[in-house]
Amino acid sequence: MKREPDIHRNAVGLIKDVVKLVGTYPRVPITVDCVIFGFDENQLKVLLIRSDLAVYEDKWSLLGDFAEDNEELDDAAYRILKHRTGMDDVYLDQVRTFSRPNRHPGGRVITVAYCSLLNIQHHELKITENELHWHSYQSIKEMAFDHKEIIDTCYKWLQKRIQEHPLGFNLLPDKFSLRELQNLYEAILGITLDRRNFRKKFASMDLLIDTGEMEQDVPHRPGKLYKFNFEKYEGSKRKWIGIDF
Amino acid sequence: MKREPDIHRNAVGLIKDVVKLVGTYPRVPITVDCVIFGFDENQLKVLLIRSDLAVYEDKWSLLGDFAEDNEELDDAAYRILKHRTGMDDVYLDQVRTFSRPNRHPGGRVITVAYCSLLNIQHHELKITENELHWHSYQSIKEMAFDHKEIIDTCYKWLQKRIQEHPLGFNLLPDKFSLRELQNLYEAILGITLDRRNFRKKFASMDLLIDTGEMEQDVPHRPGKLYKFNFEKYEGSKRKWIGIDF
DNA sequence: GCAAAAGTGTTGTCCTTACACCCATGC
DNA sequence: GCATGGGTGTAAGGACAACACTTTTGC
Repeated sequence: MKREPDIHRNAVGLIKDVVKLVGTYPRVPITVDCVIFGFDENQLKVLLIRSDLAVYEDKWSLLGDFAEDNEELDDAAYRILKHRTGMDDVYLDQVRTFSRPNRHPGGRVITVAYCSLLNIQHHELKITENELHWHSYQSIKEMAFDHKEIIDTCYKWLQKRIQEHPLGFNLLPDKFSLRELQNLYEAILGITLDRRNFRKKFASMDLLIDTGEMEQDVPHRPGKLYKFNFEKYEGSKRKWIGIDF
Repeated sequence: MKREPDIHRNAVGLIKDVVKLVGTYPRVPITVDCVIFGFDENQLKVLLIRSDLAVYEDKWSLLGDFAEDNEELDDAAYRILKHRTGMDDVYLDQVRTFSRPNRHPGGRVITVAYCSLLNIQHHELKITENELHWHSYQSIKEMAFDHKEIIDTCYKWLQKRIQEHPLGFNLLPDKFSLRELQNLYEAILGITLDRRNFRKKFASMDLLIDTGEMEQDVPHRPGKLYKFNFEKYEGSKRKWIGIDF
């Protein structure tokens, strides 16, 4: 840290009044933006609202808010989720901080992006404010602020993360068929997968519980419904070692 | 965003004065902390200084500084590196933002952690200020602020990252032996690797250039010296697909 | 009975692992 | 000549990729 002339130091040159020290730092407004992914109609969806800024009229925006005084940013992200979706048991992870000086038209604002995954069926949107809506990720073009860049960063993060961690189940109902699971992976990774190899892969992991139930009301042979065995997974997290780039 | 009563809105309810809007946000001091890793004596090292706060007398601290007005945080991190090490061509990546309300004794300060890798031989430390020193990562215990947590987060990030990206070369001299490279991986991953398999792995990648030079002044058969082929790697970045958790 | 998706096994290839001996240099 | 680490090959096992047919249901 630079020496500030008005900061008192003790005999060995150490700063005693840390509150005063911090008072000399520039202060910046901090916001949290949540990229909330859902999965429906075999498409990856993102929850967006209309921007309420005139400069971004008709543009879509992430769900965000400023961080309150003394609020941890994780808590702010949960608060935003709770406020917008009514849910508080949602998967959430910090992804990255965006700080380009002119990213906000109202002056310098730093934002911390969080990625959240939620099951669209599990909650009813209260579409009372700002046209809260699910958008297909693929269809999202221009957005307010640098939110397109933020969404793209979170999407790449999700693509990588879903291959190494069992996140995807947060986007599906509690009970799901292998076909739904495969559709999810195919939609997020943007590839097609061999059905037999996909099923073998999950069978060999032995982390799916056969519920004994079957799909209902499908116009073809119904598939089995599974649950993800979170307990077993927690006990057996794999330590992956393998140089590969 | 919440409606602030003193923010002017236009006929359709959109906010016109965004500068005024941003003025209503709480403001927080932001710092950048750099976890600077080096590799020497077959150990992973971290560059630390003595804290200059009296409350942390005799504790070690990361290299950090507050972000200037309108300074992008990446730039702040490069500025800190340049100021402390004199180098400006250093590998640097944002890792995570830390925002626990009481993480700084002087009041609320949010910090963004950056991880940096540099070749210890390539620069001379100007140990004029605050006892700037390299510390073995393994020996680091208690630190000022939440800096131990930050270092541990960056270390885990590095362990993962080094397996998927050719970062490690930033910690080595331009020309290095396969033994040095293997020592680096073993030190960072905390495991031992089979020498033949390690060499075969890198041979099959075909990303090392044989310089034709050999080690000098070693008390055993000298090894070949290699350079990493950054050009070739840039053109062939692997797209990894494989569900595995 | 037909459309549509569920469910299932085998084979070849590639990657990873385990493992032992000779070679070049400094002292 | 001896100590130290450099340099190399092979065989077995495991994971992944490619591929086709039968089964069950709704209509």
